[in-house]
Amino acid sequence: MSSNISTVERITHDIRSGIEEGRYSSGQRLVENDLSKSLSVSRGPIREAMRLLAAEGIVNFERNRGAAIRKLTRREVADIYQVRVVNEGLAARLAAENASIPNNRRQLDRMYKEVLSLSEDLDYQRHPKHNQRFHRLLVELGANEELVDLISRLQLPILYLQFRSAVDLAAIKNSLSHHQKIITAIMDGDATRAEKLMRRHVIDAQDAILGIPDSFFGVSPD
Amino acid sequence: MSSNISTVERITHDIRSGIEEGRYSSGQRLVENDLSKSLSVSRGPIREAMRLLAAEGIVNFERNRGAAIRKLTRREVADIYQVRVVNEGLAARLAAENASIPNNRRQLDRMYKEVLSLSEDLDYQRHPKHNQRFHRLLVELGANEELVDLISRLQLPILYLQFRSAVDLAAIKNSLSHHQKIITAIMDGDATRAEKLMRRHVIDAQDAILGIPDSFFGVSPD
DNA sequence: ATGAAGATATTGTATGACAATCTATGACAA
DNA sequence: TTGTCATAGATTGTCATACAATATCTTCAT
Repeated sequence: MSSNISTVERITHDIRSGIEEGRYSSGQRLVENDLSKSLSVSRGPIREAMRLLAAEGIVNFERNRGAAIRKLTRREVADIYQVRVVNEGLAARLAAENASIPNNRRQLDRMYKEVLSLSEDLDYQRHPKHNQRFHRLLVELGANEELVDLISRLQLPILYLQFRSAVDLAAIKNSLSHHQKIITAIMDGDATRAEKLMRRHVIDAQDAILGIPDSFFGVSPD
Repeated sequence: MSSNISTVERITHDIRSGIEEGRYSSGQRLVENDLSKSLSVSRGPIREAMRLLAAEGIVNFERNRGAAIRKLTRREVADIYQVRVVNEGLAARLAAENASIPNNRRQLDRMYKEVLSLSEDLDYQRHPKHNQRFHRLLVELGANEELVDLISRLQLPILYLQFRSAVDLAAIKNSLSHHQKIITAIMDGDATRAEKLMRRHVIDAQDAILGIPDSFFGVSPD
């Protein structure tokens, strides 16, 4: 049987999409035997997949305790956003520097239309995916492979999982208007402005998310 | 037998220190069976360790080809440094913001003396370790766990491995004088200046390393 | 030298095993 | 009732072995 995707990839994919679809909850333990049965694979690849997901910051992997979906503390969220500020800022700068490439323009244009269309018709469901596409597009236009990896580590789907029910429409509207301005700056090739706007955008998101009540956050293991 | 470090940790430690000690060469393949014999462990933990090291950017892990010590292309080096600029910059900024904490001052003081002492007596051997300690200290003073992880991913020991023989004394001298100035700015609590100096320092290092001949770099797999 | 065919090496994954460690349960004492 | 302890059961960490799929090397004919 030669599928062109490995067992480990299947497992990590299942977990990741499971998180997006809400099949896994924040903090939930991932017992090797259970996964082994439900995915019909042996424990070896499962453990490899857990190491991988742990490296991506999606699961916690503790000695003799195995893996669990990561539950972020307030502190961790703050730290992650602090780092995102400079890295997303860099991504926006690089995207602006590459904005004259025809194919990039085309993609920016398409994204711009997506933003407009979503602004017309605000939607809890579609925003997370859009947000992910938006940030992903920019960092890819930056054409720095290292930065792509790094940001995907910071742009955690578990954030959406953990805080899904605490987001309001006003925040979404605000976010979309930022996206619009950022794309404009990038298409103008104004790197400095793009970076500045992006930094502010991330800081804004940070403020919003840190305003969420304690009950949504994990507690640090003392 | 209950050692308090796991087999996977033993393996990753062995590889990492092996790289620093030159026991592994850039590009070298890591055959599971060989490691299994030489370390007296089974293949399971070895594969887990390889996943871990791959996530850290230390080895390449390709489907059906296994793991090999990563050999950086010129492009990858450039990308890594581009990302380091903003992240090390942030680290320096945060370190400066925390500079008034007594324990931090003490550590900065000690590092300052280390820099002075090494400047007296330039040394190819000791510089890489010092450099690592210097950057590590700063990012730790920043007290952002996420940033610590991320920078340790960028501050690759494989860089030293790959380019060891191409570094000259002038570069070391230059680097040390930067370190000195950066520490001063941090101890002054001047976050903006610390960040700016650090950025310049990283860019300098980038220029130095990108000036190295092609033969030291890996080639991209086309 | 070149390319195809076969031989060998290596990876990817499965099964089954067992000791070490963690966790839940229920009994017992305060 | 609440806290603590022992114990049984669940789970992880690692081993050994096996074998098909894939990659790499060798050999031989052209």
